[in-house]
Amino acid sequence: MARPKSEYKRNAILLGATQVFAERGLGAATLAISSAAGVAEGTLFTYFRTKDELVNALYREIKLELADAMMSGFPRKKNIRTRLQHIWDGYVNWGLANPEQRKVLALLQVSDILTKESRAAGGAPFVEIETMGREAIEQRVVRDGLSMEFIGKALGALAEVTMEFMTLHPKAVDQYRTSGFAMFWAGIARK
Amino acid sequence: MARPKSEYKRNAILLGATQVFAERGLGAATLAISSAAGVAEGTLFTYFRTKDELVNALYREIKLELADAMMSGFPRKKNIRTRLQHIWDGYVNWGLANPEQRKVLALLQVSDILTKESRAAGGAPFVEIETMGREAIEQRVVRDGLSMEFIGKALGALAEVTMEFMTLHPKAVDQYRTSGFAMFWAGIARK
Amino acid sequence: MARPKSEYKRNAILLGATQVFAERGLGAATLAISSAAGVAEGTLFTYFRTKDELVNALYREIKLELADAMMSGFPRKKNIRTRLQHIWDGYVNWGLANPEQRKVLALLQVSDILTKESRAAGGAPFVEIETMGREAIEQRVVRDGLSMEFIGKALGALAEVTMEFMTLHPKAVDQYRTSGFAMFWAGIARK
Amino acid sequence: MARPKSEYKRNAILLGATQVFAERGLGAATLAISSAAGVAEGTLFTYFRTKDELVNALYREIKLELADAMMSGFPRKKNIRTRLQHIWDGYVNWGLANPEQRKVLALLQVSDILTKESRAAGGAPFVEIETMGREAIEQRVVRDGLSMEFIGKALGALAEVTMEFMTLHPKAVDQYRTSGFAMFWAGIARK
DNA sequence: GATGAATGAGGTTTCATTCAT
DNA sequence: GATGAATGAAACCTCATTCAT
Repeated sequence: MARPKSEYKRNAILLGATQVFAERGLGAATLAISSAAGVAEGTLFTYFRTKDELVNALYREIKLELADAMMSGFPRKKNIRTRLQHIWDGYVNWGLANPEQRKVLALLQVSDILTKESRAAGGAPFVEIETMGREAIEQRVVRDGLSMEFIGKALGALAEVTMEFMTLHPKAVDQYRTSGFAMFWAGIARK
Repeated sequence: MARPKSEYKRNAILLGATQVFAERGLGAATLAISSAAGVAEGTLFTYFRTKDELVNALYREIKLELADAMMSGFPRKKNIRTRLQHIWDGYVNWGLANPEQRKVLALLQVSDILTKESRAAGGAPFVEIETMGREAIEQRVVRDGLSMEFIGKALGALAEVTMEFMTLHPKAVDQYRTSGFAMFWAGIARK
Repeated sequence: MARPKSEYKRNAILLGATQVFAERGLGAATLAISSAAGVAEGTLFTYFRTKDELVNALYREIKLELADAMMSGFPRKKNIRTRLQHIWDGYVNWGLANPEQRKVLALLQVSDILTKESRAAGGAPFVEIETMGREAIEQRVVRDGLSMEFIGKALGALAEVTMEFMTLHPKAVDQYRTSGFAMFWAGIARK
Repeated sequence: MARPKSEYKRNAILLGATQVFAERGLGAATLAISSAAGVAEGTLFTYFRTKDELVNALYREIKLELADAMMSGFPRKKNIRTRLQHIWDGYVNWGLANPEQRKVLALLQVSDILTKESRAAGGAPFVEIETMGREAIEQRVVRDGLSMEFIGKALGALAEVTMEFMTLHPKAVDQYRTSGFAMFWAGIARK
């Protein structure tokens, strides 16, 4: 089937889904989504064959956005700590600026709707981080026994906790971003 | 007189709910739950007035179990690192031994079904951890800028990541438990 | 099966049914009835095999009460108008004093739950009225073309309307009782 | 564009509801109604949001039909007795021709489902009768102590009884219509 | 006999998806 | 392609009735 007519409508649906899922969970009705998107109920199904397909597409979309936020301006030439801090800041700032996507991403991660393909595709934009991780391990800047994947997940988990506290204490946003990263770095750095 | 409500059946329903939710998410049907529990659908509603009430009760039950696993044999007299390690090990071992409850707990945390009361009740059994956290801060064993709540959430998040990897690499369970905690401790400890 | 143990409980159930039906209609749950009666849910079914049987019994009970209210002190020797007025007053006064039974009786009349037997049994206590009606027709005190049954139903219908207005205008109770009957009598009397 | 909501289907549902309610009472299932209407169960809920809403709409519809039957060809210029007879005949003939609607209307009147708004709306088409009633009272053609509302209700009640007997004795239909009205008129007319 | 837990059929309503317009 | 009415399979929950205690 050819690409659907309007990229604009496709985006409206994805955005509507984000809002509705954030508020009511992934069980929210497709009618609510199409309404939020300003399109007819049936239209949703010309852009996504099923609700599951929409959910999977949304996951990939959000992951792409997130990768973009984290990797843009990535300081390839700087040392590992600096590069990691860049990633950390990118993630945390994106999460603060996009609370709905962040919430939905959390829902998606624990749901059973995502296909293996989607999970793989969602990870793809983060290859550069993996590369850096491998490099860090080879250069022995991180503690023994920590794999690249583990470090990545740890960064995500700690950043998530950090964002939670930032949302709760908006005045201490900068402090949390800094000391959160400090904690992360101290956790992984050798010695 | 008459049949008394059976604790056994109540537990069977909670267990059935755990299994079904772990496999299909919180949207799973009450019929599936009662079937898994080996009771009629109507029976579920003599023990829990609504599905939401069942979900909330399940949350509290799991949190109680978890607290028990984490706090039993808690070495009150030992130093803070030892006590934290006890908690870490208790959590991680429980999660490995009870993957369904762990999965369901994750689903519950991000759902909108839990009431404020349930969340409060779920946190109550962990007061001893809070006390220890406060003590750690006062004794200046942890880095500046880390609150007790933050440390608790960070422990949970890193333990979660650790369990994920343990499940993926069952042969390296001991290694992950150790190095995961090492990372956590290095992250929070002063200096 | 022998007569159930306690006449007292049987009455409590009938009374509870009256209250509950009056408030929520005949669709009200048996649990609500047994609660109102102060007995256990199952107990209801030792006194009445099914809900329908309870409903039918209630109908007969109310009709008996009503007959008693209408016929007690019936002035057999007085003229027809006086006797009819006695019946009218008895009906109307009973309805005012027992609004719940009146409401339930109305519900029962239009329901499809009553058996032919119950309807017959419900009419039985009113034979004396029928006798009087026949007599009135033979004595040619009523207009041609009005059957005894018709007159009876008309009395019931007009009394019902009268009670409705009495309930709405409690201060004019006496006036409504009088002019309602006047209207009825003028309607049926010859000339 | 898209299929417009069909007036035809809406009517089919109302008609199906009439048939099913007449046979089984207002507790009849929505599935029975939609089946009788020849549509899917879900369709019922695109035309009426809830069963209660359907019931209320049905009430208004029947009242409108009835008003039409009673008021069409209303002889505004004739005397009061003639006008009342017109109304009586219209009501009684409608009831005979539409026994199901008549039965359902009786069920609705005593049910607790009707909203205040529906009851008001249901009475609205009968204003002309009210006007006439007021006029009759002012012209002193009716007995003292009878209010317009009372006369209206009395007419309804006596007509109802009359229809009941017409249904039982189909050969005497004309006779009942005549003598029923005679009774009503004699009941209310002065002197 | 009295109790109330247990049962499962059935009730209303929601919802993803299809299809006539 | 866009629309929203139509569909019928669940979903949650209620309820009359049975039966273990």
